[in-house]
Amino acid sequence: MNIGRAAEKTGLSVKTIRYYEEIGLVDADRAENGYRDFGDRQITQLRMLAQARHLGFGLEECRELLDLNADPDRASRDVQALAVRNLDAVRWKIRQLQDLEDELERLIQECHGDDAPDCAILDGLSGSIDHLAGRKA
Amino acid sequence: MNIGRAAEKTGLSVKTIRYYEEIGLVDADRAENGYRDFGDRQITQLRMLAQARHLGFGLEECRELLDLNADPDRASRDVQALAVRNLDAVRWKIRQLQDLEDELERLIQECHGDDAPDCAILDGLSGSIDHLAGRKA
DNA sequence: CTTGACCCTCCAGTAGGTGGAGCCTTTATG
DNA sequence: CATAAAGGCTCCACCTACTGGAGGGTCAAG
Repeated sequence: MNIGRAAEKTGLSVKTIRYYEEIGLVDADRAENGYRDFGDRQITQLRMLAQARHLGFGLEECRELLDLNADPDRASRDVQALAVRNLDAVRWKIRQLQDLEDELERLIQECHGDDAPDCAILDGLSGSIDHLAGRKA
Repeated sequence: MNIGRAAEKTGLSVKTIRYYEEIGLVDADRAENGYRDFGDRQITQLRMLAQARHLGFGLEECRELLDLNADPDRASRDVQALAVRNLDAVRWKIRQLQDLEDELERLIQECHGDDAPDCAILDGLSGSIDHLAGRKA
C-alpha cells in the first residue's frame, strides 16, 4: 500500500507519515520505484499513532505505546501508567486554562467596552506582577 | 536599567527579553558599552507582555495590546474584543481537553492494569478511526 | 503521447522560546 | 593592582510536531 492510501486509511497526512518514518516511529518497505510500501502491521502502527496523538500523547509516549504493543510480554499495568501520566498532564492543562478563563472573564467584565480609552484590561496588564514574582517590588 | 534587572522586575527571563526585542515587541536603548538599557516605559511594556502571555495571548495579540495601550485615542471596546477573542480560544481548548479527559478516563478504567498483556487501551488505540474518518472503512 | 495525479527528497518555516559557545565588561575581593 | 566571578553581548542550534514548497521522477487514463 503506498503512502497516499495509508494516509486515507489512518487519517494522517502524507507529510505526517513521512515524518513519522523519518524519526523512526514506523518503518516502511520500499518498492522498486522507491515508493514507500506499508503493510498491515505498519497501518496498525499508524492508526495507533493517529489515535494516541488525538488523545494528547506526545510522540515519545507514542513510541513507548508502540513498543508496549509490540511486546507480547508487556503488563497492561505499564500501559495504564502511561495513560494515567497523560491524563494527569491533560488535567493540569485544563486547570491552567480554567484559571486563565476566570481571570480573563474578570478583566473583560470590568472593562466598559465603549469608545473611551480607559480600560480595565490594559490597567490589569500593566499592573504589578506580584502573583508571579512573590511581591518583591 | 540593564537587562538582568529588567528581568527581575518583570518576571521574564533575560533570554525572553532579548527575544522580544529581536522581534520588535519592545525597543531598548543602548549604553556606551553596548548593554541594553530599559526605561520605565519599556519596563511597563515588558510587564504587560509577561501578564498578557500569562493570560494566554499570543505574541501578535500582545503586539496589538501594546499598540492599543500606546494609543491615547483607543476605544476600550477594541481591547475588550481582543480579550474576548482570546477567551473564546481558551474555552475552545478547555473543551477539547475535556473531551480527551473523558476518553482517557474511559480507556484507563477499562484496562485491568495488571501483569497480563491484554489491554483495553492498546485495543482502543489500534481500533478503527471511525470518529475521525466518518466511518469509511 | 501527453496530462494529471502520485510519489520522491531536501530545504525552510511555524510559535515561543531555551541552551550553549565564545567573547567582552563590570564589580568584588585579596 | 590583579584576578575571578558575574553579568552582558552576538550568533547558532535545538525543541515539538508538523506543514509548505521547489524541483524532479513515476504511473494510469484517454
